[in-house]
Amino acid sequence: MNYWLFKSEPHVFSFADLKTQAPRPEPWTGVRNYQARNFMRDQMKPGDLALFYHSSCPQPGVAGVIHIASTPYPDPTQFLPSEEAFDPKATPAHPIWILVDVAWEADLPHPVSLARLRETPALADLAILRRGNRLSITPLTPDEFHAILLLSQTAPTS
DNA sequence: GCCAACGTTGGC
DNA sequence: GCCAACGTTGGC
Repeated sequence: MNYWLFKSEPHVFSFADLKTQAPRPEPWTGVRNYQARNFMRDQMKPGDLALFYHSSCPQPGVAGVIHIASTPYPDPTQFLPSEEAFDPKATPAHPIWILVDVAWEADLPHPVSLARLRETPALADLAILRRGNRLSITPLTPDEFHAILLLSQTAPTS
C-alpha cells in the first residue's frame, strides 16, 4: 500500500465534486509533468489511499481522503485539440500521458489547512511544503499520511 | 496582481 | 548538451 497526495484547484474540481459522484470514480486528467506521471505509471496501485488537497483557493489544505480506483491508462485529453491539456506530439499508438481513476473514500472530521500542515513537526519533510514545489501528485510516507489524519481529528485552534 | 521558483522549450 | 527565455504554479 502506497500513500499519495493529489492537488486540485477546487474551482476546477473539488473534493466535494468527487464525493457527489461517489461511488463513481473520476479520471484524473491533465497531468503533464513527467515526475507525476511516473508516480502513476510505476508505483500507484488500485486501492492506494490518497489525500485530496485544494490549492489556489481561499482555504488551501487537505480536504478529504480518496482512493486509487484503476490501473494507469492513457489520458484521452492528450489527443483532443479542444482540450487545454492537448499534446500534439501524442498519438493513440504512442501516448505520452497517462492517468488513474480516483474515487471518494472518506470525509475528514476537519479539513487540515496549509498553515496547520506547516506548523506540524512530523510533517517537516512533506513534499508539498518544500519551497517551490509544483508537483500535482506527490508520495506520502505512511507516517505523514497518518499524521495528517490525526490532525484532522481535532478542530484547528485558531 | 505580485513574485519566487520551477519545468520545458528551443536556439546554438 | 548547454542555458537563457518563457510559461506555469501557487501562496499571499
